[in-house]
Amino acid sequence: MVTTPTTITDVARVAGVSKAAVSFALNGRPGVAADTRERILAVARDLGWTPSLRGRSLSVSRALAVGLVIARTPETLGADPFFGAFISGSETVLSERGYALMLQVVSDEASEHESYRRLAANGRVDGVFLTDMRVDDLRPQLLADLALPTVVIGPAPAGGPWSAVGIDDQPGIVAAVEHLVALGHRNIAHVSGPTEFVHSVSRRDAWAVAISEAGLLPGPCIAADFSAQDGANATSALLDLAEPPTAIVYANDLMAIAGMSTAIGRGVEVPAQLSITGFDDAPLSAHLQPALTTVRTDVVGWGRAAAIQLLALIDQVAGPEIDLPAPEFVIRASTAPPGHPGDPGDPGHPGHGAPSKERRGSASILHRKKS
Amino acid sequence: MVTTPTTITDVARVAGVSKAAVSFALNGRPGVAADTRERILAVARDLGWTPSLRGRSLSVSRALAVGLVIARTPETLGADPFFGAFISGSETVLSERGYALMLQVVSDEASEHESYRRLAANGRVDGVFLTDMRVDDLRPQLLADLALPTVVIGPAPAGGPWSAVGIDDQPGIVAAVEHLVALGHRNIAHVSGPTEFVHSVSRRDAWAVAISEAGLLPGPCIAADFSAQDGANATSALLDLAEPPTAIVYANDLMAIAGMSTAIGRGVEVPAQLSITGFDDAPLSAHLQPALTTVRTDVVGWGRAAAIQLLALIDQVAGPEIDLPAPEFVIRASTAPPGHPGDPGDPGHPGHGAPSKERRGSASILHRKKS
DNA sequence: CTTTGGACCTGAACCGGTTTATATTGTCTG
DNA sequence: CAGACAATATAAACCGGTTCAGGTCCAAAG
Repeated sequence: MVTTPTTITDVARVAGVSKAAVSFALNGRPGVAADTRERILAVARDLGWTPSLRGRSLSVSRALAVGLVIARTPETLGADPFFGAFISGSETVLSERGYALMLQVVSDEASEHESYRRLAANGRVDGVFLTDMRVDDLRPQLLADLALPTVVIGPAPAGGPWSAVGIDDQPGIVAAVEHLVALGHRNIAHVSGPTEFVHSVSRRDAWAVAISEAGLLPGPCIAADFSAQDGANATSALLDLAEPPTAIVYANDLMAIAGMSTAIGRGVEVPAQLSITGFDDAPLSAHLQPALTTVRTDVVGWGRAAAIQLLALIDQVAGPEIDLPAPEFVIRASTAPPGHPGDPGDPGHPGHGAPSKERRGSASILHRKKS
Repeated sequence: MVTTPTTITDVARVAGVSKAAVSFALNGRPGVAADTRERILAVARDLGWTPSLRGRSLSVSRALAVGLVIARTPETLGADPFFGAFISGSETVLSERGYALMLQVVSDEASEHESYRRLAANGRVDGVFLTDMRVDDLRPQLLADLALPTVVIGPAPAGGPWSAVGIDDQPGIVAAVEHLVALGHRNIAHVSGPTEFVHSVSRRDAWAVAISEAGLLPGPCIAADFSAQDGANATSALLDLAEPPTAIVYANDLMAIAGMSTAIGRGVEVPAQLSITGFDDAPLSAHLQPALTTVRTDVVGWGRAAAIQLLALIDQVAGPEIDLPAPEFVIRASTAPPGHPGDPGDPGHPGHGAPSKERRGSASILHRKKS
């Protein structure tokens, strides 16, 4: 018995009414008596009928789907915990409203634009998310030209009425710097992401400002590409300096972890001789040796908020003001007071890069803005 | 100037032909003279017309999209390099054929089934990928009932004419075990994934068989859940044994890395006292201290192959036989001959968990089946 | 010169819904 | 009791394509 697809006509015939009545009944519109509505819905249920999205989307001129185009290589995509969480979050909202997510992964910027054009021309989506914003990004304008509702994930770009929903990542970086300063560090370096990305610049600026506000001079800053390889390279470069930093603030966890390993590989003890902070709180970060002090953002909630915003934009409704929780700064074991190499300091530490359980146990979590 | 959507009727009017002629011309069907075709296409180009997918998909009863439903928590999703790579690979094939990928992320198995039902009922997709196969998985049957073409990612499940495309992961595990045996290990443990997944079982079996074939007795085996936390726990349990293993084969990199950190945190030197192998070759794995010996599979190519297979299935065409490259076993620095704790062995190693550059430099890569 | 056949093209039906304009009720008012 | 009106239901148009059953026209065959 092959399942013949049931259509609205079948339901109408069985219920003894017109197609229009079925449509009205289903969509809760007036013009159909209560008992008739009941009967129609009962028939629909019996027949297991769900309105075809194809027919529906043609007549309402809606795709009932939104798009997310990611311009990343498979490696950077796989290493970044962001997208999985973001998609999970947005899905909860989208599926509830009958929307679906179209995902496109492209390699370069040109095919990204092409991707958007196609999505728009085909009418495959009613709106899109825009991630990885670059400074002087051309995509908002492109999407405005294509008349495709867009929600920017991150800080709103200047020069336009763009809709954006973002978690301000600066407080997280500021907290990291303040934490390091409080521990006694005076030479705090930064390994940033590519300066073409606004979130790279934002984090770098937060680092610089926080250091200045502490009355210190900014340490060295190296732009990397968020990859493990580049994080390792940047770390080597920093440690090769005449006056190597005693602490490094990384723009993401992946680089921080690679950097930490590089340092350890060079015989630099972490955190005894070098403190390290990351950003993202990757699933692995809590389970490293030493566990990584980092910044955690509620990406799932972020995805949820972005989806709500996008659907509101599509419906031409004023979106609700959504308050996203500020990033949490999570203190673990990769940060400690600076120690001079060969210093007898750091007693109770059984040498040799294997911190005692006491140290690990002492890691605490500081919830910012959460009580 | 708002872009009024151009329709096939506009093109027909301007070109002075019927809608049918435009459709024929566009789809390269016979029944339209060469010069007429040219003229129609020229008009279409001038007007910037792309056929609407909504109209098209309604009339051809095709969604021109395929689905991927992932039942994972945001954390496990973010930590797994698989999906990013798989999606990248499949996208290259799909977009070329005008198909798009609908992604759904759900939390539990029940909503996963619900998800498939909805995709099918709505006619949103023409076929789906099925990942994370479980033993006695109910989904193939469900999808068969829904008449939704399906390609299983991984080994074909028994009891049905299911279409599957998978990379056999056993050779990778076997290579790992053989490598460890060759190094002199006699007590080789395994930390597997949940035994409900076929790939967990497959890797566990490969481990057991390879050990038996080496004439050894299988070491202890602990089932974990692929997460860092569980990897760490399992490792602690193994190291607490009366006769702790000298080597551990992990079912994925995430657990291996967490396990390695746990060992180091307990003062167990890796690889001097404990050898470790992973599976996946996560972007981070090459940049750890020590760098992780692991198994790499061409997931991007896998995604490409799966997409080709699925499109063939949808078109009711015999899919081409696709040969996927066997997994590569990548030897890095986390494996070494077993050393007895307190043994004077392993000279040239400057103690204390900081292997020399020489050791790291000696890591080599073994390409299986690649010359 | 008529018939046949093929190449080219068109009108109309169709996919499965939504929506508008209209018809058919029954009830209430004057 | 006629007329107005609201409530309910329906027929038909429409969204933007594809496709099939003809219809023209012209050249070749009989």
